[in-house]
Order: sequence, then structure tokens, then C-alpha cells
Amino acid sequence: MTIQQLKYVVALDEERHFARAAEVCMVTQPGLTIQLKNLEEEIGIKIFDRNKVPLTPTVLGKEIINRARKILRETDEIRDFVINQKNLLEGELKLGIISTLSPYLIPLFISAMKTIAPKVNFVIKEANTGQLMQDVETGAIDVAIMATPTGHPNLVEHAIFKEPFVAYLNENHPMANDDFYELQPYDKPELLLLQNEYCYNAQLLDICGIKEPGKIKEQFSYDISSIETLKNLVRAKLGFAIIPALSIINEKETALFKTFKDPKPVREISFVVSDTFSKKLLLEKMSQAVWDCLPEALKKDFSYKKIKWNDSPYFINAVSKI
Amino acid sequence: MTIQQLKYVVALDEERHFARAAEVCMVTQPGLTIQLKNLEEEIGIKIFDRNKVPLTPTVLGKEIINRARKILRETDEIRDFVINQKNLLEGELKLGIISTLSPYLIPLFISAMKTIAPKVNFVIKEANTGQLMQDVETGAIDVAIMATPTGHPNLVEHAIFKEPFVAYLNENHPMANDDFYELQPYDKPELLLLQNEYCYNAQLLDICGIKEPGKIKEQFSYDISSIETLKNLVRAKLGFAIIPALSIINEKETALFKTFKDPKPVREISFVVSDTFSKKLLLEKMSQAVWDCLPEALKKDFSYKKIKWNDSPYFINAVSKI
DNA sequence: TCATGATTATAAATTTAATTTATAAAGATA
DNA sequence: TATCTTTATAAATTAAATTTATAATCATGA
Repeated sequence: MTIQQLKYVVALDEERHFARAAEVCMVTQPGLTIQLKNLEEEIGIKIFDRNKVPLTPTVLGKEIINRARKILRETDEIRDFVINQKNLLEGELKLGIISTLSPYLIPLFISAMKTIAPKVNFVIKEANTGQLMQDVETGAIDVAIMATPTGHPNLVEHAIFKEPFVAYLNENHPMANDDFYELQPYDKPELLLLQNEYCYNAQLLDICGIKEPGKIKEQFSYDISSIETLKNLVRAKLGFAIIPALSIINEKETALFKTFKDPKPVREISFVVSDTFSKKLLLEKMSQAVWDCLPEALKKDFSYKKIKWNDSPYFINAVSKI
Repeated sequence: MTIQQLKYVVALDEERHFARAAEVCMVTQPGLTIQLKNLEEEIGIKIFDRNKVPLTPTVLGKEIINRARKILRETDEIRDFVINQKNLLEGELKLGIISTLSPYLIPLFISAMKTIAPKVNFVIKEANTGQLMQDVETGAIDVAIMATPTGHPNLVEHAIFKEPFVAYLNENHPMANDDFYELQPYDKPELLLLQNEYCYNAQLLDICGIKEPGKIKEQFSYDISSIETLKNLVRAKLGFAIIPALSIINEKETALFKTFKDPKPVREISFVVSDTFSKKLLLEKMSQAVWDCLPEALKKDFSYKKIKWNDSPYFINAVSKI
């Protein structure tokens, strides 16, 4: 069965005449006759009764013609769908992004998008994970870039990359001269966390295998609201921090940023959209833009351990290769 | 776009590997690669991202893969549908037929069906049109053979043939020696009708252009329940009858049966089924059987005037050629 | 870093299939 | 009976898919 044969069947039903149907299909009559014959032999039934004038579909033939029509419509819809998607590559897109990623990714992302889809205007909002999920659901933003899986049933996640965590030690740390960092029991009470970043903190607690956040170092009297602040606290020898890899790509002095031994703890970064989001080609282009602007090290395969930040039943904690 | 290309796309999504997908499709890897390329160029979008390992569908690609799956499923369903229909060519079928047709058609029909679908057992019920329509709707019978259109929205009609009416004159009739019959005003009061056959009588009144049945000849004191009775009444010179053509095929003495001049009045005989009736192939075979057993004269084109028997809005009184 | 293995892409040759041209057969028409 | 219309068939042609062979790419391990 070929799509062409289905076209012949439908044309023949409309024209009720071999020669005219062939003309409509821009082929000659014997070509159409033979292909109809081939199809009829393949499915094992006569679709048209040639004894009647004008020729008439058989009872079963009518059913097959209807099904053929549907299939042809659907093949056309594939084409139309792609064309429509291309039209959606202009206009405005409201993008939310978690604050522990935003300062490092957004500048690179925006310049990559300028090349890939120059007619799209981005309105960017920085917020925490909970806020972003809510905003996506209400439609306040179109797309969020955040750590996943969310476990939220109405949101669709498109994973883009795995961002490893790195440890930032101060120069007095016992492992300050090692190549890799491995979690030490004495580091746990020193772990610095962020204010108002439940998701991020939960990931760190998971890395450190800490169940009860109460045991960790008390927060300071002011809000630690950014990764940059964390770094400065480490530099002031006030603790030890675990930070995402993209936050060190602009650092000059890299000696005290230690990657973990394999499997490295990572957070999965994804585009999160509502399940009714329709700009799929734009999403694809954005995914491309993020991938293009990533440092090479993050594009390569590596052994990783995906870190969880919630206890959703949808979440599966996995050790695998990208 | 070809069905084969869609198969390749789906196989590739399942295997995520060109060589393995090609193996599944029983082709070589370059063949599959080229066809995927052709399809991607035709619709204008990359379906798979070959940069990732293993290769991954693009966001838009996922959508296309889903649509491809649906189309392939539907093509398979065409095949399955035909196979299922063939299985329905055995078992029992409850067939209803109007009494003005039954004695002439059923014997011929049954012997034709014995060749075409020998494993079908028919349970035949003779009844009037109203009863048959009700029986089809309730499922008491599967198929009815009757005059159409019925105008009933839940019934589906499959026209089989047009049966002309003929006039039966007694030997004293002024046109007894003519080749054709044309309706005469003096015949109207002499027209013989059937008891309990609203539909048949309505057709005769339509032929004769009579609006008010009250004006016609009073019925006799006993029920005239069959065409054969009508014929005998004519032979007894008790009136004039219009009868369906199939009722004279076994008559030896044909001189007093007169066909009408063109356009001949006809009744359209159809299979009538409920709109949920599913044995379409069987219906087709039955249609074939009826056609095969018809006298040649009824298979040929002729100019006709379709006679109505109800005032349904669905009915269109037409003068045309078969 | 160089060779190796795995994977996808490309080129040319081959096979398969669809289509055309030409014509026959069947049926209707005049 | 001849003619016209329509569909079917045969052989030749064209187009397209597929195969074989090989190149290019990229990750991997010595």
C-alpha cells in the first residue's frame, strides 16, 4: 500500500472515471488502473465495481475510500504542521529561569538565539522553581528553564543538558590540593545554603546525604540570595559550598573549584512548558541555542548521578550515562 | 512522503540507531539514511538530532513520529478491516423482505447466494415496509430488502436496482393491443390496491397522480394480500392493476402485461440496514447476488421516473438514468 | 596522539517499481 | 454492423528505491 495508491482511490471516487481521475492525478490512465489493481490485490477486495456505469465503489470500497481520505488528510497535516510551526518563529516569548542558572546561561543563550531565531523577542523573568512552575501553569510565562524532573503532571519537560555540581573549597580545606572532591563528613556542617531556594538546597542535601536540614549550619542573619554570594562566603573562609558548574565558567582562579569523582552529581536542566504549549519548533530552536552555547565539557558524555530535589513519585534517581 | 519513509521514521525512533532500524525494516542502513533525508527535506525539518548519542528525535520530530505512527496504524487497520469482513461471511443473517417482492426475488437470490457466500445461513421474514423498518431499527432483523428511500435518519440504504412497474390489463381494456401502456383517466377508478400495504399503494397513487385515496375504487370485502391475487382479479375482469416487473418473469402469457413509455415509473429496491450494521462485505456479496439473479432487462440503463411512497423531507422525486 | 571501532553519510551500481506508450478488449451507441 | 467510449493489458521507458562499497566523523583506548 502506498500513499500514491490511496490518492488514486480517492480521485477515482471523486471522478468515477479512470481517465479523468488519472488526469486529476497527473498520470496516464493505465498507470492509475494498474495501481488500483495492485492495491485491490494487496488488500484482497474490489474497491470499485467496474460493471456499473459510472463505476461505483463497492460497499467495502466506500469504507476503504473514507479511510484513505483520512490518511491522506493526515499526511497533509504533517506538512501543514511544520509550516505553521515555522510561522511561530517570530513574536514574543516569556521565559522564566531559575536564579542559580540565569546569570551564567542567559547571556550566552540570548546571543545564540539571535543567530538561530532572530525574530523572537524574549521577555525574561528570574524566579525560584516553585514560582516558575506556577507561572508556567497559569500562562504567566511560556517556558521555564529549571532543574527537573518536577513531577508535575500538567507540565512537559524537555531535558537540555546535565549540569554537574562542583565543590568550592577555601584554601585551608584539607582537600584544597586534590584533583577531585569527595564528600567528607566534616564538610556537612559547613555546607552553605541559599535563602528561598528550596529546590537548590534540597539538591545539595541529597548530594550530601543529609535527611534533616536542621542539623546543618545555621543560616546567617542576612539572605544569601545568589551563587556569587556563596562564593564570597567561601572566599571569606566562612564555610564550604557546592555550586553548579556553569557558575565557574568565568572564574580565572579555578584551583579551588573541585569537580566530584564519577559518577558526578548533576542537576538536569530542562525547558518546562505547559502540556498545551504549541510552539514546538521554537522550543527546538531554543534547545539548540542552549546546547550551542554550552562549554564543551558539558556536551560530552560523562558518568553522572542525577540529583533529586523533591520526593515526587514521578522522580527516579538514576545513575547512568548521558 | 511515502508510507515506507514513515515506517523508517518510526523504526528509527524505536531503535535510535540507523543500522539497527534498517535491520528491523529489512533494508540496508544507507537506504534508510537516504529516505529519512528525503523526507526531512520534503517537509523541511530535521526529525532526528544526529549530534546526540544515541540519536534523539527533535521536539518537532516527536510530533511527526506520533503522526507517522497514527498513519501507519490506520493503513494496517485497512488490511485488518478487510480480513475481519471476510470472517463475517459465515454465520446467520436475519433478512426481511417486502411481500410484493419476496416471492419473485427470494428464490433467485437464495440460489445466487449459495455460490457467492455458501456459509451464510439466511433466516427470512416477509413483512410490510413499516414493520421492516422497525425491525431493522430494533435489531430484530439485520437487513431488509425494500423500496427506498425511506427517509429514516438512522437507517442506511444501499440501492441495488430499479424495478419498473408494469400495467396488467384485462382483454377488454381499450389498450389491450398496444405495445406500451400510458395512464388513462378512466383507469383511475379501476385501480386495484393491496390491503395493509401502505407503501405499495402510495407508490401506485403517485404513479396515477391521485392525491386523495378516497376517490379510488372501493376495496373488496376480503383482503387483497398479494400481487398474485391482484393478477387474478384482473383476469376476472374486476379492474386494472399496476404491478412490479419481477412479478411477471414467470408468466407465460405476457401480452396483457404492458410496460410504460419512458420515463418508466420504477421503485428503487435497496438493502436497508441500521447505521451500526458492520457486515459490509456480506452486504456487498448480497448486493452482487441480487444483481446476478436479475433479468437482463433490469440491469440495462433505461429512462425512469422514481416513484415516491412517502412525504419524507429526505425524498427527492427524480427523473434520470440509472 | 594515533590507531581502532562504531556510527552515519555519500557515490555509484543495481534492482525494483511506477509510469508511459501503444493497443486490445469489452460494452454502449448510433 | 460500425463506431465510440471506457477499461485492461503488454512492452518499453523512466524514475525511484535499494544495495554495495567506501568515506567521513567522532569517541575510545592503547
